[in-house]
Amino acid sequence: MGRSPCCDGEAGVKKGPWTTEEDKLLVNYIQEKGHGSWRRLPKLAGLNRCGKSCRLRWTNYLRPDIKRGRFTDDEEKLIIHLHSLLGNKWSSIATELPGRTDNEIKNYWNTHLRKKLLCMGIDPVTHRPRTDLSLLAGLPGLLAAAGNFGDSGTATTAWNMNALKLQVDAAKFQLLQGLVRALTTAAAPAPAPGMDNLMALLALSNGGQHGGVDQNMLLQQCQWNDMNNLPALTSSAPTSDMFDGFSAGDGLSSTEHGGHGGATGSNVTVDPMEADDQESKKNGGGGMSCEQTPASSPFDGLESLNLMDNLNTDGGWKDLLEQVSWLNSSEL
DNA sequence: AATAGGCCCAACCGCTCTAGT
DNA sequence: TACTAGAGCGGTTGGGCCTAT
Repeated sequence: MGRSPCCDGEAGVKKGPWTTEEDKLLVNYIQEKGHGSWRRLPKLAGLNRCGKSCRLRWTNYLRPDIKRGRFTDDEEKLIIHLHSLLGNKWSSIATELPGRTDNEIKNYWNTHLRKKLLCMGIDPVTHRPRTDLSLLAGLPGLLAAAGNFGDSGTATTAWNMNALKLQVDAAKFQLLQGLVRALTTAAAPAPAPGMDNLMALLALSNGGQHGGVDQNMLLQQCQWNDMNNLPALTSSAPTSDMFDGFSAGDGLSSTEHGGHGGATGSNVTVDPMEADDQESKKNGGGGMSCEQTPASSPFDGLESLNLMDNLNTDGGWKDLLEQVSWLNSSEL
């Protein structure tokens, strides 16, 4: 059961932008006597405003400890990280950024950071790589660009590299899903150029020599991940170790997290992808981490799947892209 | 110079939460 | 325990500003 707005029934209460005179009255009163009851404050301070409006004006604009000016890179990263943990809990996020108000952070998120993440291929709600199909089309270029990042002397920022990495991961996820769908409908695909990986997967799916991973297993894994909104793939450094320490869960490298990494000490849910990444690093980093999916995943035990290592190279994924495209175009 | 469209952000609205009775 | 007042939160809006045409 909600409450009626505090200003209801208060005829003649001023709304809209505050004047400097009103600001002075409010600041002088609060500095002298504190705000006490916001509802009674306007009358006591000589303001023709509702208490709620006064509170907002004070907390979002007039408070002396408010920091002005554009957000720094560190603040941006912190907001994104906290948002990945807390969601739209702007007031909670604001407590970690001294001098910034929840309203300011919310506005900045909606006008800047949200778009930035979208452009980077990150879903601003889930903080996971976007999985829309448009990413697929750009995969070869992304992989090529990722390859160029071996030159660490360029002006390319870690931020951009992380963005690229996420896009690559998202595209890989799409590829694997497409491949599994193709596998589950393909009777006997004819040979096509660069079919090594696909044929290996098919061999596996037919009861194969690599440990008996079958089509149903692959399909179950995709369905399981769909249900849990989890990409099947996590970090899988395509070419260079420049991505080491990268956490696909929130778009920031773990080194950039500084003291804010993870959900330590809070009651928020640990991002499973971040957990995956940490586990992956423990194991030497790189490579796909299907084996690190939670215990209920039907994909457990895939660590013996050499194919995954094969895919985890530039050429492997490029080949796979061609194969999936070929399968799709063949309408198998 | 005029204007249309987009962007940004302060402020508002409606709801939930919490403390007091 | 139920109810109410007040505070706080998140979503949305509207108007000023900027830029492109």
